[in-house]
Amino acid sequence: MRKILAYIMTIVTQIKLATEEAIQHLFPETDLKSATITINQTKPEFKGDYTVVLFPFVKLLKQKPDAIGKTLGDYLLEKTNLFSEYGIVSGFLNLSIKDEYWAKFLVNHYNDTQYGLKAKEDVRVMVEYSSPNTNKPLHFGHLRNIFLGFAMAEILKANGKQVVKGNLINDRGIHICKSMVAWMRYADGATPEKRGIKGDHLVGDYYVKFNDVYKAEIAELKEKGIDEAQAEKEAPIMKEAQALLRQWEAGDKGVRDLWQMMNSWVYEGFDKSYKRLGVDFDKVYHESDTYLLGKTIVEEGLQKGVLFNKEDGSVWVDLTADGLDQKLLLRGDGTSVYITQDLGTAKLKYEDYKLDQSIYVIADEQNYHMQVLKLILKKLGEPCADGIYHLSYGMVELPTGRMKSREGTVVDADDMMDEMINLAQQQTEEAGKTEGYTAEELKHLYETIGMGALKFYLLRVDPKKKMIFNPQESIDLHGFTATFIQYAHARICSILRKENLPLLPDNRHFQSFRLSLPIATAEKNLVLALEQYPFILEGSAIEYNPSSLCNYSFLVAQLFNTFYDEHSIAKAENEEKKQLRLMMIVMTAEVLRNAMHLLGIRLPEKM
RNA sequence: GGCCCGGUAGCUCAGCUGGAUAGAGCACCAGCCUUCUAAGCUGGGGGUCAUUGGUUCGAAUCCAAUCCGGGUCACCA
Repeated sequence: MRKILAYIMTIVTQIKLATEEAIQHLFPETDLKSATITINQTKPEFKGDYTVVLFPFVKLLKQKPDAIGKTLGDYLLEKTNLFSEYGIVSGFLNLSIKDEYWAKFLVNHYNDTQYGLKAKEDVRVMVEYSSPNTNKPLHFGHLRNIFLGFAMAEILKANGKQVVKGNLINDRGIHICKSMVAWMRYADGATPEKRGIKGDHLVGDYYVKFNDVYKAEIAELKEKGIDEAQAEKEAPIMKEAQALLRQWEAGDKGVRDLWQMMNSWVYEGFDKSYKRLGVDFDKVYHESDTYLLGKTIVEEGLQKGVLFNKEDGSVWVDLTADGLDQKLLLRGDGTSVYITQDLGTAKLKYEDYKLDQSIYVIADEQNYHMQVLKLILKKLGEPCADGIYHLSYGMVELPTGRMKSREGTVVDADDMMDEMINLAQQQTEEAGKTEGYTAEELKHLYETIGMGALKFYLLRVDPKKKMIFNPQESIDLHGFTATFIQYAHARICSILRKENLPLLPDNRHFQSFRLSLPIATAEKNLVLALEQYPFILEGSAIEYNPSSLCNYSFLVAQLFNTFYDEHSIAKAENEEKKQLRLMMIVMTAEVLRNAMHLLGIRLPEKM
């Protein structure tokens, strides 16, 4: 309990409260809102750790900023035990935190595996991510989705939420029928085993084949003088696919069997990819099970008068009052459209798990769709509506534009993983760092480095921004990368090994520690950053933004590297400094492991 | 055209609930390995924060307009 309280009281919060209290005490007649108090980290060119901005008080207190600063600084120094000194530079009160505070902070938290984590609360959240179609293998764009979803789920867990990782597989529809047609026409009974490739790739190959043939057939029809739109409708292979879809909907045994077989190939392939990606799901929904849902909701909506019929019997909702359009919910023949099943699935999820929140990780091309979905559910009075949150992310594009699986201009996810792992191997060998490992350990190391780099690359950018990936330029392993963070971690582990200490040494090792010497700048910068971790972790959950953990972890690794370069740990000036620094690096490694773990990135002990 | 999102160094991006001289990485230049892992560290050059106006003691950050780029507005999913 004590520890949890300590987390909440970050140093910034303490300064804020102390300042508020001080102002109220010094100027009892003023009406101060705590929101006007701004605490920043002091700029490196000035002395101090944290800074109170004085300008907001000027009008309120009718005094010059520097005068307020002096009164405030004197008071804070005298009445609290936090500060060693203060300085005032043109409207900014720069406070120096006592070294004892940082020492105590380290002693309390250096080996705390729960540092930054929040107590469990009864808030249930589903994060739906990945949600692939079963007609083609995963590509680079899916990877952004998958990493984001996984990371977001883990971050929410760390913030105390009960999280269900969900996957809604789009296993039915015209797209899979296209692969099926092409397979029937051209595969000659090919299976993943016979062809020696992953099932998702096999099925994807026939999807591409379909489109090649389709194009050729359209060209042929056009030569016969049929116009393009007509040719697109009449191409035999397309008609076959549509016929197949009708047979599927009618429950035709043969079609269903083929469908089942090809989907099972895809699932085997996906499972291999997911496993390699290190992601998992607690609940998998299939659209073949859920696509008929939602009709009852629509019926109820009609009865309530929220929805209306058109002459042909189709059902619509009018969203023009909300600045949107009219939207079709059921076709004239009574069949559902995309959004109908989403209405049903939203309700299903809600009822399955009593969700407080339902997060959809979906690309930003569906912003409108998700807005409409939430609005309709709200109009229908469905309780699941309020919890819906669209975690929208920008699409991954190539320098030549969007990836198109129909045209085969996609960067395949499995290939990308192979390439990254190869790159890790190549660079490790070039650096001559392969000594002292078994072949098995090396393989594992290359995977840790390669997959780490890939994940970090896709997670380090603000989700809502689109990204352009140039396949010609391989993903870097220097600078702002997972490798950089992994390297800092490996260095720390190396030091601990040489000191015969475990990764998380217990308090016995530091019992004699007493602070008597001042904490150096490079030391303090690192400790200051470590103290901010709970705040960063909380922020990444509130903002639904894993990239803040990337930025933060990189900063910590950078501060560690500077510190490491400047101060020896093994050969510290004396035992006190050695113990202080050991606690610092133990905590640094633990915070980095914790943060990276939430992103699905492993940190090796040696590299 | 309506609605939504983006525009910060040559490139990729932080910073955006307003605070000090706008920061990283890559690339480029110059240094640093008899000392805990040089996948590292230190320093340097490089900016009209798209433009214009407004609010404010103070604007990359908030507001408005404009320009550029993207998305979307299907009885597709």
